[in-house]
Amino acid sequence: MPRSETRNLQAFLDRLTSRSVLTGEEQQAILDLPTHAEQVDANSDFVGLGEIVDHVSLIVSGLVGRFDQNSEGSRQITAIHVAGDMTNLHSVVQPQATSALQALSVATILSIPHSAIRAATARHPALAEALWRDCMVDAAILSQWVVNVGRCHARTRIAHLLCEMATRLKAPVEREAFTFPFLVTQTQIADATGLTSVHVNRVLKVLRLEGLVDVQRRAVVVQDWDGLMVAGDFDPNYLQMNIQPEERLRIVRPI
Amino acid sequence: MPRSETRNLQAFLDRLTSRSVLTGEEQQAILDLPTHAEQVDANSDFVGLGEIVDHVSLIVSGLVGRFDQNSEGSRQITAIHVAGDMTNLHSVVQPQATSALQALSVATILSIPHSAIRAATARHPALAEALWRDCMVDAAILSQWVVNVGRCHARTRIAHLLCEMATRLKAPVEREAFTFPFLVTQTQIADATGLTSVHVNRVLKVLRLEGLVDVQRRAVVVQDWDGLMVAGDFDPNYLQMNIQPEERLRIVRPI
DNA sequence: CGTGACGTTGAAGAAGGTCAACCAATGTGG
DNA sequence: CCACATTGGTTGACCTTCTTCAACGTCACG
Repeated sequence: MPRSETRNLQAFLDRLTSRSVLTGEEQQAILDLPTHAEQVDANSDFVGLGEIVDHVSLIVSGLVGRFDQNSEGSRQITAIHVAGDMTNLHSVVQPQATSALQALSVATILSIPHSAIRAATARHPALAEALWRDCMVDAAILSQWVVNVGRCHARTRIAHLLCEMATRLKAPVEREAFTFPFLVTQTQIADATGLTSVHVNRVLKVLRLEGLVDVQRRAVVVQDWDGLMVAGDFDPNYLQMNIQPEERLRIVRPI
Repeated sequence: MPRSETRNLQAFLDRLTSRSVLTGEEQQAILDLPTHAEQVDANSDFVGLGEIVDHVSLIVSGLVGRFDQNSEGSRQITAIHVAGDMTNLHSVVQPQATSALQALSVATILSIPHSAIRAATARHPALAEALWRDCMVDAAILSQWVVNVGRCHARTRIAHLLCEMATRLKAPVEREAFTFPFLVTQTQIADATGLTSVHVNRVLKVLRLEGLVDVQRRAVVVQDWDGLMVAGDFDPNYLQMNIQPEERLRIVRPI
């Protein structure tokens, strides 16, 4: 396997070990997974609604959205995945896709066959546990998304989304000012927040004039992180991203 | 163990086997789980936000809501659980609660220690898989909830919620008219749909005048199921409730 | 240099929220 | 068995937020 792909699996492994305790052997089983790299164009579905898949997709670079829609055709993004995320880990236990997966910008993804994941989890139950746990973090994010869309005004929703993305993309967060790449259109922000692109545009203008954040074509310029967190009513706890080593979990055969 | 509690576990086992293939031995392991029954008053939290739990809660009767809230204190229900549901199965791999659990009406729940679940899954990996799969169905429901709240008008949201509940409560669905018990207040419907109780009241009146459904104190009277499904843009597929035996899954050590 | 995708802005209107009053059902203590 | 309190449902008037529609601007790229 080319070294670059091992590095990509390392990113995923780091994600797992940030929350779960794995032995060296178990970690190696992740790194040994067979992969197949693929380039996906912006706005192109790589998993269609209802499709039965036989592999999971690990994002190496770019952004991927999970799309649902109602019968009138209005689209709603129910999750945004970033590099290091397994976009459809749940497909291991539920191969029929309940949502479409689409690249928001050009993305590189690694396909990993279900069969390889299954073989690894059969040999190492702790891996199944770690994967299950990772799925539950996605569910916690989804739950927060419901609160955001259901109970917040446009300004809060958008600020919250930007805070979440800055955090998950591991932006160099500083209290003063910093920048992070976030290549999405205002229409995509609208689809994620349950708004119209017109209103997103107006709210982004407000956030800019307030001196909080400037969302540009190729990047987001955060001018006042603390202010943005307040505006977005953001508490990063639910992302479970900074778990201390002694708090990481393992319920299967404790070491 | 009293026979009644075995019956309750049977309801949960039926839920699992409706989607996953389990051997007789594995099924018996579920029925053998130790339980402890408990009565919970309406509007009382039995799991608080951030609390670390050491047991899961199986609903025997009543309704339970999963509550989140933003810092302004407005509440959002992110899930409604019915009899036979394990309200916090995810706590097995993630013991710290990211949402509070509250009974919407008087409820009876069975507590099952994590340790017992862990012992069962350690002996029977297929059980871990079945539980994981069950968690993913909850996630699919949550995803649909985002679409509902993010992209639908009040009338559609409420109709959708009523359709979902009728289906999950296994109401005797008929095209003509039928009734099912659904003891929630209009404020609780508002918390679930991201609306205010005043607006819920007005929309329920509209649905009643349209001859679709009459939401009363103790029950919901559906007058036109087909019409209600159209109004709610409801497609029951995502609930994964009628899976044919040959489509049920087992990836661990196929029988 | 034209074309298409995306961003920006204004005007008008609809959906839903807020506030406030009142009603109906249920439960409790005297 | 009644007075009263409490909870939840109902309605109206008014206001805010967001959508809709439509036009125009701007940037990147072949």
